[in-house]
Amino acid sequence: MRRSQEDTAKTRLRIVATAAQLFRARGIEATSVADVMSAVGLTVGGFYRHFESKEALVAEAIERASHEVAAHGLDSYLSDAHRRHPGRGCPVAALCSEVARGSKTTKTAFTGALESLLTSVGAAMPVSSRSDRRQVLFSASAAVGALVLARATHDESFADEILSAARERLLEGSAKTRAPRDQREPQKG
Amino acid sequence: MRRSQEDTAKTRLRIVATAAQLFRARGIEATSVADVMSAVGLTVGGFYRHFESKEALVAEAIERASHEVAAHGLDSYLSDAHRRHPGRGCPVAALCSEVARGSKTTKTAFTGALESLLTSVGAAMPVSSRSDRRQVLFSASAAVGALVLARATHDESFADEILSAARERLLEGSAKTRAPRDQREPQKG
DNA sequence: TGTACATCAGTGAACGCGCGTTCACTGATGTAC
DNA sequence: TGTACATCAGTGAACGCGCGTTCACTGATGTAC
Repeated sequence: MRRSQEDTAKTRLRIVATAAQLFRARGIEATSVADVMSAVGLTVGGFYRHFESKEALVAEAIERASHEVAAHGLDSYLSDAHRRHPGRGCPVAALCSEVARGSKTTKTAFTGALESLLTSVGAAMPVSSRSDRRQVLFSASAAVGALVLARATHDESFADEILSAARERLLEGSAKTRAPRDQREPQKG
Repeated sequence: MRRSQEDTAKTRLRIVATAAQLFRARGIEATSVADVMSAVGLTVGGFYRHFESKEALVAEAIERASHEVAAHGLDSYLSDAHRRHPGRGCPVAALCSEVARGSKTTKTAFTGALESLLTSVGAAMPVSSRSDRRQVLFSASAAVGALVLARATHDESFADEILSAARERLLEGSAKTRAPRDQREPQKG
């Protein structure tokens, strides 16, 4: 039965938010449209009243995930909590190797998320190197690489070692150049 | 019809080698058992004479890929050729975010490939820091991160920028401490 | 403000398709004598 | 060395299943008068 315009808009937002979580937690291919809709509390058929295709949802979900997690520091990025909860974390780290095989639309959305990540990483860096684009690119590569490798191993202490090595190289020394209580809140939901 | 033991062993090797390529090029989930078998020139049914399941093949294919590409330098790792040809390149970079959601068997094989990558990265580093495990872990994270991000963007010049920034930080300076003509051959097949 | 009707969000079943795996079968290989 | 037969690599069709998408239908919402 038909819903009010307000309800319709809310449903659409819930679909995107749910998809943003499930795609990051389980992967895009491994999450079906039916999975998303039943997590929202609806049936599959209704999905196509809101989106043209699964691919269209993927692009929006990546954008949404990117905005959700923007502007956290590298310390929370390289935390154990972030490693354990990809569904609430960085979409770049969660989807990177899967996106490499995705459609152009997906890759474009991913590139937007990557640019947003670069901005966050730049903002978290000491003022002296913040405008050094090559340094920002390198730090982001190292942070994403460390998180992804830590998640892909079954060995917890190995994962710890990887993240801790990245924290050491990317944070130590730079912490002192930041304002005293510039500590960011931990990864949000 | 039955084949000789020699032929049987050869077929098995061809299945693993073909899978190792296809999994890296297209992803594990996106490559079906039928895809692998028809690339080998056989039909699906025969697959189960050689392997218990697709999962068993995944583990062997990751190991095989890892041995194939071992001992290349960071310069070839961060090359444009490596970015363009994941099917012949590092399995760690090709499969990292997909493996994070895989079975324990898959993660164990992946961790083996990661350890092999660490050995290669260590060997390619200046003698002074070769035994610094945290430095090796960090360099490997940065190299994998840079390659994976370069592959996931649709923007060629952005990809170049990412790889070039990583080459600058990981290779420059260290090049002089290596033997003069220590240039490694490019990524092999 | 009240009525008549077109719109469309959501349902639930169906579509064609490809997946991993199984199975009866074929016939060359390898082995027991 | 030669024969009889069990083994098993590979075929090709089938299995149940879940996928993305479509569709006829329902009934509350929104609009035209």
